[in-house]
Amino acid sequence: MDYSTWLSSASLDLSRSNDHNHGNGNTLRLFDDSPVRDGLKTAIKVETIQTNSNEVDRQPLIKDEAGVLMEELKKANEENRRLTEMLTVVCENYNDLKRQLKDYMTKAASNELVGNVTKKRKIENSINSNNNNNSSNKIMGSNIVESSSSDEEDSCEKPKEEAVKAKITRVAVRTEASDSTLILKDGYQWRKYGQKVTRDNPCPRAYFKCSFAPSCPVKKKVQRSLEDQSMLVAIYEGEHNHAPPSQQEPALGPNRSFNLGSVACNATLASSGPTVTLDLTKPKPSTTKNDTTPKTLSSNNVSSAQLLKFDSPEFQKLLAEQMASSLTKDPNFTAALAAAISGRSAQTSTD
DNA sequence: CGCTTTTGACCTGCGC
DNA sequence: GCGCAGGTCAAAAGCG
Repeated sequence: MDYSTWLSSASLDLSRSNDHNHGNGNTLRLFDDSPVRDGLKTAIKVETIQTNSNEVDRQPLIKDEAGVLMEELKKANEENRRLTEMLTVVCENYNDLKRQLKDYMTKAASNELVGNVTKKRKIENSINSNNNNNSSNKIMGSNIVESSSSDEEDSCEKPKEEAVKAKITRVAVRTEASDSTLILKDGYQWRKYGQKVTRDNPCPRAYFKCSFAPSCPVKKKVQRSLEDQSMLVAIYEGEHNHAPPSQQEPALGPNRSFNLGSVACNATLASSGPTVTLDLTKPKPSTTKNDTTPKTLSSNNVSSAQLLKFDSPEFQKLLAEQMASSLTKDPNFTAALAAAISGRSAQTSTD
């Protein structure tokens, strides 16, 4: 799948940042209604410059002003070009990783046909090594995690029931680093039945079973990320055979929709969805006081055992928000924006 | 008292 | 066959 489809929704509207300029009629507005895939063709619209026809002697001043605006237009275009290049690099990295994933899956499938070597530990090792590779390709912030499903491997030779049983989903949740508990509230009821320190991670791994329905086969493993101790990584195995205990609570498990702040996200993570990273440490400013739901959701590519799909509208919307968020967090971008605004403000204040 | 959590022991599968 | 590591069991402890 080409990234252009989900990029198309990532338009930016920066016009509100300049609202304070509207009073005097000299408004510099940054907007972008065109699809981002065309190169973030941010346009500078110079609105009507009100002139007093009686003040003919001010015309040289207006010419100067037009020159300044043209200069700003050039700067904005330059900034736009840089952003476009950044975006291109990001997308190229994404496609590159996706290509690597496909190669890996092709190899894994062929290995399975030859030697039937789909052993659990091997798969996990592959996933881990893949994760390590991907960790060096971090883009758009630190929210990169993988999700995986072994459906693809299982589909060849294993019995159907086993394939269902092996349905695996990974969800990473960012929590406070000081929070040492391995409790991940996802709307379901879990009973902890074990804890183990694994070899590759000094942080203990907790084992949970779904206790809401006695017959529910779903298990989950929760462990802190080796690279980022503030990240809780939950691995869900199987599918719930019952409805979520409460519709009010967010459910992060397989095939469940959940809320991210004010944004609802329907993530079919188990079989085809991308990995989701949730940031619980930074509540949205506009959310209610009781709202402790995650703020950010980022997607990425890093699945070692599945193809990714970004075609859900909700996910595209979230991606757009994430991209906008990343842009606004970029010091270069904000500096350029501030310069443009302050330059405009300074200009109008001299009038 | 009943449910949940903790934790050491045990089981199972893989690599050598 | 043996050792290792991950996963599970189950008794004990904790808690409301």
